Amino acid sequence: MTFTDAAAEVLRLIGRPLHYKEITDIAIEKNLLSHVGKSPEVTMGARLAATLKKDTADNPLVRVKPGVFALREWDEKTIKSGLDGKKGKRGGKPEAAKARKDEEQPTLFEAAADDEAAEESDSGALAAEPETEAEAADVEAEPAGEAAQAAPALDDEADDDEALVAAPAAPAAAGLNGVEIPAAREPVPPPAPSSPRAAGAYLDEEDGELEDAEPPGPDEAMRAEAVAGAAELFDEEDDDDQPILGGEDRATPGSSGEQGEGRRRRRRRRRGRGTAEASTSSGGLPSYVATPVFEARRENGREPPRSDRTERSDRTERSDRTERFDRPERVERVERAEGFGAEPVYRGPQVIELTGGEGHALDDLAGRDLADAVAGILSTFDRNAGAVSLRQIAETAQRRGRLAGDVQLVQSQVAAAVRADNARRTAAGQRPRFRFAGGRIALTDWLLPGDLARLEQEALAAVERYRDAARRAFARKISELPGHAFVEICVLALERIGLGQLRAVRRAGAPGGESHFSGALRTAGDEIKLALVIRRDGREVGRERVTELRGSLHHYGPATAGWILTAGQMLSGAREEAAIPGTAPISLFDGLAVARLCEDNDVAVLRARLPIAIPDVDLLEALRAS
DNA sequence: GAGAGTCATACCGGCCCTGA
DNA sequence: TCAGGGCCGGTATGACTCTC
Repeated sequence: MTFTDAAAEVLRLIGRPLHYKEITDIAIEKNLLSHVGKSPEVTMGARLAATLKKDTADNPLVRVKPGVFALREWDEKTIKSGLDGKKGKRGGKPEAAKARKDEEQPTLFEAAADDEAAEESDSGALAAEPETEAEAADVEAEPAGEAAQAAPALDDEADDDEALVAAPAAPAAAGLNGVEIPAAREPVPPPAPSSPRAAGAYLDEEDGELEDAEPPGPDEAMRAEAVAGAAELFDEEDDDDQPILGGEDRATPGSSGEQGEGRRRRRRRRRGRGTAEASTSSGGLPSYVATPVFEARRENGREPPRSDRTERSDRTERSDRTERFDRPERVERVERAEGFGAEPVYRGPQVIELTGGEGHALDDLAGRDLADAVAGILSTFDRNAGAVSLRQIAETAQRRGRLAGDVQLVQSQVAAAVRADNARRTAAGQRPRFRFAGGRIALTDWLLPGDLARLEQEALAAVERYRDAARRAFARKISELPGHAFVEICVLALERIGLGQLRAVRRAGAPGGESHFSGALRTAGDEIKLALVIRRDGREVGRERVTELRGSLHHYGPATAGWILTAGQMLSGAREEAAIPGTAPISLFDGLAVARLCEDNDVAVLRARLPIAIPDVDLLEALRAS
């Protein structure tokens, strides 16, 4: 079905004027579009605008407001009632720019979710099951009921308004960080017991599904929308006496997230995305779940720190990283693929600054970072002068103000770190970086012919490009999977990283196209309860989806942190929201992050190796000296 | 050639920062 | 305190490409 036809069909189903983005959402949800491109909303808007411009007699659509379309056949009363209904509900936002927000309204999420759930159930996917038997009836509801089902704005944008209603105006849980999963280990206030009213609302919500089984008339459909709005998930939260988790101080009166004004003040995006908080707070969880997923790495020139990542993924990740930074003497890394997911470009030999982070002293470093720093120092020496003594290394660091402690002690630390680094790289099938010669250290690069080192560098750069391209291709493939298959892939990868106790969570009122799970991430001596939202439809995730999950963690066990996975993209708003400190941690996996997660855990990927024989310069040097 | 889909871009309004 | 400027998201539209 074409965009225009689909729009007309959606409007017939809904029975009221809709913004073209809502039309798009529903058309996608109902699988009306024969072709869904990269930005179906834009295309829908473009096509509808073009159709209207022609203004032919067979054009079934008319524009009633900027971006809002209705059926030509509708009378003025129908259109007006459809528009008025929203105004009354939302308190009247500015029209043009906020048209979309105006159109968004909480609707019968559960109805649409039921369709999806039933679908997933049929396909055998590990997904949420329909909540009640009545849901089956929902699917077979009459057109009016179908309209009510289709009504939900199923995307994250619709969530925007949910969050407006929902964001509790209460202090956030102290000590929690928007991106720092380990923060979830902080004492977290237990879920507040819902007020009787809230409990009632919840019951009503479920009961409502039974009511939905009855084919409503047009008036009922309108009422159903209102009821849906009232019984919407977040309204329950509103009724809660206390914030469950992640209460946002933004919601305090006067703040930008203020509610009750009837419209939301747009939050200004900070210049330079990826705040320090975001980048430094991935803490005890895999770095790829840090939010923004790849942003932090790009912003900071290195990956966020991690502590207890699983050994397997750590090894793989580390391998990447060593390849990235282990050649400090090289001038400049080949420009990597631009755009999202691009790796940091290494410039120049200042490895200490890179690896040492914020001006760490040499003796503050340990392990790989110390080895990186040593490699950086060595790279500044003349290779023709031969190996460098440990004392020279320590003194160089001291001259540069990079040494705080005892020189003697640093020498032993350096020796240990360098030996460990060699062992690490050897175990990883890589060429050792250092060689010892009579208590002195040299870079193995120094013994390689210049062209060989250069070729190796080029090969590494090519491998990096290949890895990037493969990952993007993998991400594309993942995005093409049917929803249930995407869920399976995600679940498999999550299990591989130690996520256990996975249970499908039935969320009445949750947006369609999603699967919800609770789980427990086992880390060293600890267990983090997680709420998982997997978008089966591969759509982008917006700010309010993050807010919604943060506000509903108590539905998941309760969970202390949330993860959102999609084959699509994470909008900047979602990243910002997830990065807000002092709130329950929500981690975001976009398509590339999911691909990386799978990669790191050998899910749906094959490992390829390119064996290359290189001279064992250490042995050859020893033989030569004998 | 017409219709449809996609992309790029200009325009506009809102928000926030900064300086007077 | 307020106006100006910059940034950003949303929207509309033209241009290009592809298919029939």
